[in-house]
Amino acid sequence: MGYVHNVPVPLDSHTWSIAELAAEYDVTLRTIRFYEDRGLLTPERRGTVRVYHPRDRVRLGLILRGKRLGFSLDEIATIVDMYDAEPGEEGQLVYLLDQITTRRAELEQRRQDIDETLEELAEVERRCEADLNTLRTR
Amino acid sequence: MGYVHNVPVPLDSHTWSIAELAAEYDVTLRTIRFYEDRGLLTPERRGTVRVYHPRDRVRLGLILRGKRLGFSLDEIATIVDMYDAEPGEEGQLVYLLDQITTRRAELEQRRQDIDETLEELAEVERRCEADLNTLRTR
DNA sequence: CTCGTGATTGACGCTTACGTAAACGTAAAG
DNA sequence: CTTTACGTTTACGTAAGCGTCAATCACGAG
Repeated sequence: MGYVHNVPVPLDSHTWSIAELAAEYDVTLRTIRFYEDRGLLTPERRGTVRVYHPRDRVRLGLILRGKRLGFSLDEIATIVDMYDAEPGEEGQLVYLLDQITTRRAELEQRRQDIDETLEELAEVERRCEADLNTLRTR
Repeated sequence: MGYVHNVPVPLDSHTWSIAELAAEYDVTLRTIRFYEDRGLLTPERRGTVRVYHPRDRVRLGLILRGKRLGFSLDEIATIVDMYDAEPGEEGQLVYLLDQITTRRAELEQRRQDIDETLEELAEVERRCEADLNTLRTR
C-alpha cells in the first residue's frame, strides 16, 4: 500500500468490483447481476469480470431508491434512463417531458399517501399514550 | 326508488357487496377475496355471500394506500391492525408504540426519497426544455 | 320451469424479484 | 502445487400477488 495519499486521480476514474458495490449498498451479487439482466446496469467487462464505473454506481443508487419507493424494475428502468438520455430529436424530448409529468403525478400521490398515513399514525400514537397513562395512574 | 332523500339511516349501517367495493376501488373480486385469505379483510357472511361493512370498506382503502406506498401485504396487515387495536395491556401498547416508530421512520425515508426524485425530475425537465428551445430557435 | 345475474369455492397459471446451489475459471499467496 | 478468494454462467426454486378458468349455487323476472 502507501502512496495513496495525494495522488491526483483523474476525475471519476475510480471503479468498483461487484462485491464492493454489493457491500456498499447492502445487496447481494445476485441482485446486481439480475439488474444487469434486466438492462438496468451495463458494467464494463475486463475479460469476463464486471467492472463498475461511477455511472453504474449512481444508477444502482437510483434503482434502489426507486425500489424503496415501490416502483417495479420496469418503471425504474424508464425513470433512470431519463436521467442520462441524449438530447435527441423533438419527438423524444416531448415524450420525455410527458413521462416526467406522469412520474411526478405518481410521486405526488405517494407523498400525499405518506402524509395521510403519518397523520393517522400520530393519532394512534396519541391514543396509545393516553391508554398507557390511564393504565399507570390507576 | 325514491324516498332515499332525507331518510335518517342509522349511522354506519350501510353495507356493500363485493362487486360494489371492487367497482369503487377499481380492483377485481379476486383481489378482494385474496385480501380476505390473507386475513386483511373479514366481511360478514350472510349464508355464503360476503357482506362488507363500513369498517371493511375503510380497511380496503388503507390496504390499497399501503400498496401504493410499496408495502407488502404482510407489512400492511400490521399497520392496518394497529388502527383498530383494542386498548389491551401495557406490553401490547408498548409494542404498538414501537411499531409506530418503525413505520414512521420508513415513511419519512420514503418521503425524502420522493423529494429527491422530484428534484432530479425537475432538473431533467429543465434540460429537456432547454434542448427543445435550442432545437426550435435554430 | 328457465334464464340471466351475481355470488361462491377450488385450482392451476403467471410474472416479478430475487435465493440458492452447482460447476467452473483465474490469479495471488503460502 | 494446493489453497483461498473472488469471480463467472446456468438453472432450478420460491414467495407474493393476483389472473383466469371451471363448476356450482341462489334468486328474482318472465
